[in-house]
Amino acid sequence: MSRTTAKTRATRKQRRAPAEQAKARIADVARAAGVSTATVSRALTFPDRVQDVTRERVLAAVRALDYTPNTAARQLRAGSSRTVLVVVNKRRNPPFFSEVLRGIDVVMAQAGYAVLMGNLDSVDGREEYLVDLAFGGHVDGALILASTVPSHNGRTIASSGIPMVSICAETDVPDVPAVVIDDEACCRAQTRHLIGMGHRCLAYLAGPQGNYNDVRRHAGFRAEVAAAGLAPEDIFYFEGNYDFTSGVAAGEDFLKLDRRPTGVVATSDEMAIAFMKTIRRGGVRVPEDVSVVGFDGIELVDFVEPALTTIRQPRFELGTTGANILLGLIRGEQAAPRLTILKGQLDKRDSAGPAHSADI
Amino acid sequence: MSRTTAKTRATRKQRRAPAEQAKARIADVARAAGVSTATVSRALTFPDRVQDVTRERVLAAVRALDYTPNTAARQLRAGSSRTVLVVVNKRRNPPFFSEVLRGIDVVMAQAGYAVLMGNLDSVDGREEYLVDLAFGGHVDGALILASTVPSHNGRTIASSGIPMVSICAETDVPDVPAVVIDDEACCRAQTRHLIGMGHRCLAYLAGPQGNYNDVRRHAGFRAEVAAAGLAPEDIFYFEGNYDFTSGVAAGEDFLKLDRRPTGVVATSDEMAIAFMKTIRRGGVRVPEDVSVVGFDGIELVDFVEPALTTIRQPRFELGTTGANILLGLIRGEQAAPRLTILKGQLDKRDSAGPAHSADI
DNA sequence: TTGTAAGCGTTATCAA
DNA sequence: TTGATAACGCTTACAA
Repeated sequence: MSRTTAKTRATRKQRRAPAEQAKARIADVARAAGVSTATVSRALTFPDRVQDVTRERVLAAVRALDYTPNTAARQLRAGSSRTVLVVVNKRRNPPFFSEVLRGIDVVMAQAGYAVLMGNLDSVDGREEYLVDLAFGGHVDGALILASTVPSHNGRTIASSGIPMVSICAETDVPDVPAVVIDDEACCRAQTRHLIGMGHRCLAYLAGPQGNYNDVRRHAGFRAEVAAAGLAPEDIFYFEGNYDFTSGVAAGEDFLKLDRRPTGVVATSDEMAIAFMKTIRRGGVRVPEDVSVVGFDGIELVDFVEPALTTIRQPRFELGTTGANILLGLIRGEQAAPRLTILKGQLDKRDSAGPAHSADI
Repeated sequence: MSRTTAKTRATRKQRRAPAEQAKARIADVARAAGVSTATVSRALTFPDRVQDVTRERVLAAVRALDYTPNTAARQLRAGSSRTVLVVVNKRRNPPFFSEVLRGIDVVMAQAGYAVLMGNLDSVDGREEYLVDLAFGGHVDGALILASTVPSHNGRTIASSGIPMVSICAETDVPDVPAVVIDDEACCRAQTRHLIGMGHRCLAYLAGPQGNYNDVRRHAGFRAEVAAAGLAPEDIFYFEGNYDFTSGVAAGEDFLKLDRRPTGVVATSDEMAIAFMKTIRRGGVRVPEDVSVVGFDGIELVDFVEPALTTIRQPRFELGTTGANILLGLIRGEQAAPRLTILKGQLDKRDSAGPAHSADI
């Protein structure tokens, strides 16, 4: 063994610049502490499975040699990477997702896990790469902040066998535990808020076609509209995709209408904000002429004009909850609930007010 | 060798659920293709160092067995993780940093690198963890989006020897290549814009005390003020830290003033937006009574009231530039420039207008 | 409680 | 061009 080590050292010295000193390995620490490598390993991983004196000696040697265990070797041997992958669908809505990510990060940091960012749409072939990470054992689990699980040639992150949890949406793969909010109820609350203030002619500002959240929110909108007995010809629908530009487009369409709705249910704050800005520029007053309700509860809603009435999502908790469920699955502790539903809340500000009969 | 393999298989079967099939290893592929493991490895890593027929056979076996190389083993042997660490100081200003991160992600994805997120302030002990990642060989390089390099007990990411590049600021560690914008010139442009429109009484809405960018911006502000010969008693200073709440606080302080500046130079868009909202609520008109210029150029500036005149930072390019420099360092291709300076640009909107002599 | 030694799954060296 | 084999640095049975 000592022969092997000597050889290794020699090899290294050839490769490195002379001034640079080789990184300490576990064998160096063992030698310095006068114990075996097994004991060093134990002293670091299970401090109480080793005698106090021994542990002290080992730790002293670790400090003296500035030793840090090699992650790759540890992973290879232990079969776990202590890393999770976070898959994000689009870099849209950063103000919304950043807070979900922070929740994930806090929980994972506390558990000693690293967080790998996986953007689905950054570059061609990235999806295959993400799948390979899962199959290559590079990550112990994945959090999906999207409704599609990365896949390539029939292989998906799911089929690699690592645990997964989706956040904010259910995925296209069955049996993946999901943490979501009560989209339908939230959208009903938005709609009811407007109807309750006398609005009888409403518009729905939609998310992307077929999007998980949009489907549910739209259902909530229609249910509430039906419950209030509003006339179908008094209901408008604007396409959108949650971002600013689609809010502008919807606003421009709105301005072209002969008969305009007096209440608008938007499915994101960004769209609501851009919509308001656009119609106000067109001479429409908010909320006097038109009331607008947003969705998400990003920080910004307080600072636009007028401050936006919106649905506040528990963004941080979405992240922490999903992360904790994933950790449970990784540790094999528990069967995760297939669906965890957190509650959003209507936050009343200044963008929605009573309907005036003269408005239409 | 075949004996070893058989043994391994047996061990595995004991650990796994019966239905689950063991993951294919390189030896399985080699056997299936009738070649050695070395050839499989070569066929995958250096396709042209292997005969066409052989390669085809290997790739067929890879597909048939659904083989993905184990990352940890590869890293351990090859001594490289193809992973970089991105260190973020605070989860503040997500609208700004998200676009920088996207730039990083695109470049790293293209180069086949994974991106590990390292939040400095998520949890106690996270800094030590990040340092260990560097020392443990878990990352091949680091991008620092902060002005402090993570350190613990005198060890820093820098002292681990991995290449580093900082973005948006220079770090406290010397000789780390930095990609920044011309903060001083940008702030001079903000200030000049106001002075050019007749404003003689100005306020500076600051970033955190001692912050790299704030120091430079403040220098730019003072230089321009001095060049215009403005009276010191006509210059105001509001503390801030780039986020919404400090903009609100500054706005409240502003409203208490007997004599008010007519032009405000803000060092972030968030502060500018919150400041505007606050003083408008206090009856001040923007830009008629007070002109405000922001800094960053986040998407939002178009949708607040009034649309914010601001400095547009090349956020995406900050990310891509830094990432490319880091890749160069990792590959040992080039000596990186110590400082790469990108240019910000004044974007005129509606929040800054001519001074009216009656205003003061 | 501690030590011995066998892998973990690759890649790289060297020889054929 | 290909194959045999020795590392890479660590953890963990198993033995002492």
